[in-house]
Amino acid sequence: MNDTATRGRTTPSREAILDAASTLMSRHGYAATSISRISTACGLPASSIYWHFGSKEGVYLAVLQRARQALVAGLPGTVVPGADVPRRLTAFLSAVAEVFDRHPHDLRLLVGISMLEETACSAARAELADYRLALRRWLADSLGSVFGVPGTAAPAEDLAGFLLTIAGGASIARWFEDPDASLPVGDLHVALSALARSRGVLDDAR
Amino acid sequence: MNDTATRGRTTPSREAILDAASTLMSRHGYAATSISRISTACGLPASSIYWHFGSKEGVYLAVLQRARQALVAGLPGTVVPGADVPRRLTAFLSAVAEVFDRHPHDLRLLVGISMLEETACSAARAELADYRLALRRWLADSLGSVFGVPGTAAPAEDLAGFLLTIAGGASIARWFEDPDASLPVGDLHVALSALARSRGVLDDAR
DNA sequence: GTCTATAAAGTGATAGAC
DNA sequence: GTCTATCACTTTATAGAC
Repeated sequence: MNDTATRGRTTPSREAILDAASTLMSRHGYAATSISRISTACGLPASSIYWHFGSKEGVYLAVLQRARQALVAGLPGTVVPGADVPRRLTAFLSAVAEVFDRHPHDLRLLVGISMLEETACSAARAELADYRLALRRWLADSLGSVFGVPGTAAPAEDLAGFLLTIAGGASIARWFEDPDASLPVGDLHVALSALARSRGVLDDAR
Repeated sequence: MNDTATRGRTTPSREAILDAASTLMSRHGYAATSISRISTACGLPASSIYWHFGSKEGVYLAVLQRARQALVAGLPGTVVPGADVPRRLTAFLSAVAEVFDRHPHDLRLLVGISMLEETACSAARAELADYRLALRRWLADSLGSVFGVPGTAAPAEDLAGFLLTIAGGASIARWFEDPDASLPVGDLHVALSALARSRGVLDDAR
């Protein structure tokens, strides 16, 4: 992968290649997605793909970057509206569920990274770390707003970690058994309230 | 994949091939694990692998079957010991965490299946369904024992689904950021108690 | 059951005309 | 920027001696 990755940011052909690669890689994984299959899927010859991205890893990196940018751009603000904690929690969880539903294949894309050789593709690994961190920060800040504590406070960070775990698990469940499954927002409301109470950031009153 | 998969059930060479394939496939995925790499890893020629398993898919299927059998054989009974619900829940969750820690790479193996072509490898897909179902049944029956309801009751099934989601998510978190992470048993105790209460199978008393 | 040798196809990547 | 043509290599899988 060379610096050709920085050429021609948003040309139509570049986007067409990324669309095809994105679909194939999220469906079959990185290793099983060959350049020739991307080529036939988008109708452009292999050499065009190499001209745009320099290597197969370059294609992958660009796919990941585009996915992260789309996710981050679609995140609502971290100031959650609502009169009291239960209402704010409900509003927040429905926002999370919406983001979750809007990015159905992202985890499959990310999983591909961790299957790569340890030695290779450190740029893709950095991209993965950025992706996960951006989500975690948004969750923690929003949860802080819900419970009226700083987003950097331990309870907010803890609950964000718990919620991120659930989101990952729900993503797994979605692609293993039910493609249309969303987040269990009702149960999450109950569980997060209880966890907040156990950490002293929510009164015992319902 | 032909019927050679049924030959010589537990010969040493067969096990050596499965050991190597299991390691490589859980680390790099199905597509990135070639027969030649398995061959060099276990010291046997490619033709021996084909003699034992008939095809690459045959190797994969055998790896999955062995993993499921090992998991199922290691599950404790579904009658959970303990004087009251909180104690039984604690005992159950530590049993779950132990199983979780003992099978660190199973999810990575299973993820490989869902990356295969839709048309191919229906046997592996059936194996995946069996694997997940066995876990879910054990969880539901054990949770029924914890809360004193039948394992087929809706609350037990619901909580089992929730717990399976968390286990999947924790598995993701483990391989994405912290290889040594286990299940958050403390938080799970709080969360599952609250969910049980919301379903009326646990008194409001702590 | 294991070995060597090899066939047939697919892979990542590049050269050079246009 | 896209095209055709191609190289060097790896892939799955098989044939046949031992």
